[in-house]
Amino acid sequence: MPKVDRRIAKTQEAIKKSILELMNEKDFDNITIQDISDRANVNRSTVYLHYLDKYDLLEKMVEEHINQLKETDEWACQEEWIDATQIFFEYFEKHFLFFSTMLASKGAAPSFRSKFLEYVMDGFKDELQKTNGKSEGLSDDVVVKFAANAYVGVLESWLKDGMPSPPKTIARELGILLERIL
Amino acid sequence: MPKVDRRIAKTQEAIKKSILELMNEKDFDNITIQDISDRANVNRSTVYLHYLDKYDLLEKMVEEHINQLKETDEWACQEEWIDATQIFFEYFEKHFLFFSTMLASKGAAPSFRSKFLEYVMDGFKDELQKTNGKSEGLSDDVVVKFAANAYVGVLESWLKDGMPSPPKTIARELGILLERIL
DNA sequence: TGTTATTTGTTGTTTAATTAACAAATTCAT
DNA sequence: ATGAATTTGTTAATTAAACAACAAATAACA
Repeated sequence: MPKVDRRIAKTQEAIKKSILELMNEKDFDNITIQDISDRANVNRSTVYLHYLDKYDLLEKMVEEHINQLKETDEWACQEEWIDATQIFFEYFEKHFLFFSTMLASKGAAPSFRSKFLEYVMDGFKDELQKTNGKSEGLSDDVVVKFAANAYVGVLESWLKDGMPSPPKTIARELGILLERIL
Repeated sequence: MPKVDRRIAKTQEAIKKSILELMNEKDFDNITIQDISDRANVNRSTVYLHYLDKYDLLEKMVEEHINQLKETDEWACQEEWIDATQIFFEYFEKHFLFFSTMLASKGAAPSFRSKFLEYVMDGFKDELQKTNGKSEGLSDDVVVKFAANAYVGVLESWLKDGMPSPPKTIARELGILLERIL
């Protein structure tokens, strides 16, 4: 991957941070491109250089994270549940502003929750198929839905509460529980 | 004043913040331009676009603040001592990283302390001349030195202690004392 | 409703930052 | 002290961001 120009990286980071902060302050509908560029400390036209509009911006942010998470799946699935969960919670911690805004704020887009839940379910499903799981006789579908909803729910409260415990701790607890299910 | 290009402002801010942070972490001699540009997240050559070297960078930072303070003198001297002192302490608070690094850290350059003390003395001297002061029969020079050293000393501890009280509070205390002297 | 004001996209030009590359000077370690 | 590695300044070419200006679309509101 040809590494991106530093200016592009900085500009896009500033813009992304900007819209997330604004989403915590006002309704998404009322956020203007001007708001975003002001907060990001870039020219308004610069925003258009990278994104079509605020919806495109948010979409691209979501896609990037989902893709990044899927890539992480590739090697994290080698680990035990506890360790793999820790890897992901460190990712959530690193991108706390994004995940807390998207999953655990008033402006939280329900569409992202669905998409994220879908992603988690896909990951669990693959894992079940590989390892054959602990629950013979139970429908994979139910097991996966059970685990994924639990996972997302725990993540949501962890974010809402401002990450009261470090990723390692919450991941151990969640990992132990997942191990009993999957 | 033709307002500066936003890119220049951002770059210079990042570079200034960078060197101040580094001064709190290592000896000034051991700070490289590479260190500065890395921390500032700009290309190394960009630093040279704005400054000759790290000494020039620091010099310009100092000059800017001294000039800014002198400009503030122009209108702050209209105020009572308490209010004027508050204005300046709000400035110190706003630029805490700079002043705490330069006056109240291990890397604190003694050369800045002298320069700053000089600036404070000049301001007090002017004020004394205008108002004729409260201490007839005493040498202006001694009165000014007395007050300026007290002022700088109080500022230093306020910075060293991480601004334990808000500008308004410390300014009131210091202002009352200055009023008895000047 | 009409009419102001704001926001939106887009454009052309100018300016700054990035990048990679280089020789020269320093610093480091043996 | 010597060779290796780092840091320093500088350069030329390329790319991105800023800026200003614009008409068109929306929103605000009287």
